[in-house]
Amino acid sequence: MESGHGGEAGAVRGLELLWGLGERPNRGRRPAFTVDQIVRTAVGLADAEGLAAVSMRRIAEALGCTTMSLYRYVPGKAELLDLMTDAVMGEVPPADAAPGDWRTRLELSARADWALYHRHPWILRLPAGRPALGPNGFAWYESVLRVLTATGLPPEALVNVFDLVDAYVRGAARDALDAAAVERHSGLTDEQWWAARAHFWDAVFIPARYPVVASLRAAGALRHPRDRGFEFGLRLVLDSIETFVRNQPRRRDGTSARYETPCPQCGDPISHSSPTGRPRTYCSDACRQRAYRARRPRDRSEGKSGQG
Amino acid sequence: MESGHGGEAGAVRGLELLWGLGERPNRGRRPAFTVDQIVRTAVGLADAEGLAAVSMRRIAEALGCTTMSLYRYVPGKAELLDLMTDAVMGEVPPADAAPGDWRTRLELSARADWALYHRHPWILRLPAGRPALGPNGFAWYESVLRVLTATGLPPEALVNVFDLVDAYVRGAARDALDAAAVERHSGLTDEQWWAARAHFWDAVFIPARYPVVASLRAAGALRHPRDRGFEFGLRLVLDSIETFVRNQPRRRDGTSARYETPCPQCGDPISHSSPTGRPRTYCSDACRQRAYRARRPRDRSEGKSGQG
DNA sequence: CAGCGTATGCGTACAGCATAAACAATGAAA
DNA sequence: TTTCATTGTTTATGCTGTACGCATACGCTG
Repeated sequence: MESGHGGEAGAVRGLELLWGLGERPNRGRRPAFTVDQIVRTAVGLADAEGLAAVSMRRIAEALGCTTMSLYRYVPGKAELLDLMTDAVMGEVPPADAAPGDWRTRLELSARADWALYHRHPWILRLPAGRPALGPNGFAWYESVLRVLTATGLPPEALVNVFDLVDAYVRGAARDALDAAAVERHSGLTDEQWWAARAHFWDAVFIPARYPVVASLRAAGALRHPRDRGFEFGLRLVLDSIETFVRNQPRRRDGTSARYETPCPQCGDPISHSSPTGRPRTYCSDACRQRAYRARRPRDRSEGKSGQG
Repeated sequence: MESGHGGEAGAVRGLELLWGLGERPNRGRRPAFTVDQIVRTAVGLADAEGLAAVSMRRIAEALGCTTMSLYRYVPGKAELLDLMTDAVMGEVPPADAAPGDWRTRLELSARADWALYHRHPWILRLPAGRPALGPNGFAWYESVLRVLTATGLPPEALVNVFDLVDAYVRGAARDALDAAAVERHSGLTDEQWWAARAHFWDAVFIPARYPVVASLRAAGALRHPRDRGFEFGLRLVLDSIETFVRNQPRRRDGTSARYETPCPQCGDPISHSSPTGRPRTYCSDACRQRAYRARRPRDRSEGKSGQG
């Protein structure tokens, strides 16, 4: 049941599915569906009726096949959940595609996550410890981290900042969504829910015993919309990060931390491409050509042709 | 399955159980267990083997009775989960029992929550939207809010601050615990896990495509202990709250917001008791006696005698 | 003490879940 | 056409929560 790879056997197969590395066999019966169809069906089911409604039977029923057919496409339910997660992660645009400074972009990214969790509340019900990161999840991770490199923070602080924002957004979204789910489930608004239990609360809820809660409730502060609370917290979190970045001591040499991979030819760091461009393999055209000339004479097929 | 009251029928019964309001019938067969025994057994099971191991059959087995016997004590599993949650909430000491200013106390409270979630990781797997707050959960809620009243913030901001801290701690704890769970489940450390998939990552993980993640991984920043990350985030969150409180404009009359219930006799607000004392019902002894005298002459049994 | 009423304890039963294993159907390659 | 890998289906196992009916124990009233 635990997501993130069941056991160890299906793990590699799960990763292959995530990254679309499984080569199609050209022998045998033609598959009636694609993995993508199954994943999309499951996502639709989860969106519409919640994670509890996502069972192999229901998915098969929606697709018009038997339950066990699905196991020809997916090792198990855990892997399917991983695929679902990565599929919806593709909906959120890269954080570094937006213009502006790092704070603006980070804020936009957090809001995009918040919106994603609202579109697909079931994501937050899945364990996310060491996620079976697929291409979409990985691209998201990279893009947010890339935005944060503009802060000039050293590696560990950078990761900490990421974790802080991520933890807050996930936590706040979970609280808000659970509240909304209960509301939808019971068919009662928050106010109605409290009212229906009023006779009970009157018995236990002695105002003198819970003075602060009582007065907050009287002031109407306990039923303010959740969105405002999120915006409040987000602003404070970003404020604290900005302050932290400002107070960060400059490095001795006056430069800030670099987050580039060394050029495979000369070893110099490769500068980031612009948001619109695509990442480079070498630091310069000179190095690219040098590498090309250095590999050409051998003429091995091992080289798999140069970077499209 | 959804926690927080199944449907509407068992809801009141569930609340009665939470608050211990069910009167025992003195007729009929004596119950072999108490609700508390069942709850404690379930908590032990959840702590030891995770939430998935908590089934009515397993609980009954551990108690030495049949499955269906449990349903004589508890309406269903959802209510049992609520009881479990409130039971462990009793472990965390009241936030306002500690000495120090509001920041010190809030920090202590957050750390206590963090520790609680580590002792009982299954709490974070349960929906917590509009929780079926029991006495312990309510006392916790009240105590934290009471600590926050020292900030002098108005009601809505106060609740927002609470939600911010709560969301962050829950989110961070969930991330850390999920990671630990996966580690325990697979029996591999984070490093081993990555190493086992190295041959796969080499195929998809082109450093030039994910330069930031690659360099962070090379710098070892992705496998730092989670506790440090929590401390980092907590400090920043508290910093931001402190700044927010400092920048809060003073009220016109120079006073800060009050969070007291009005005295039922004279209407004046009742001042908070000290952390060691217990909450008061009236604002002063004079009012208490006045209320007593005003009720005495009628001599109605309605009065249920004065507040023990 | 007898007997009644009530509350508890238990066995059975059912619908739903994930999935293992064996078998039938399909369709490209030999 | 034969071969055989691949997909689809059928059947079965062991879980889960819980509705129902009946046996059992126990306090209260006679």
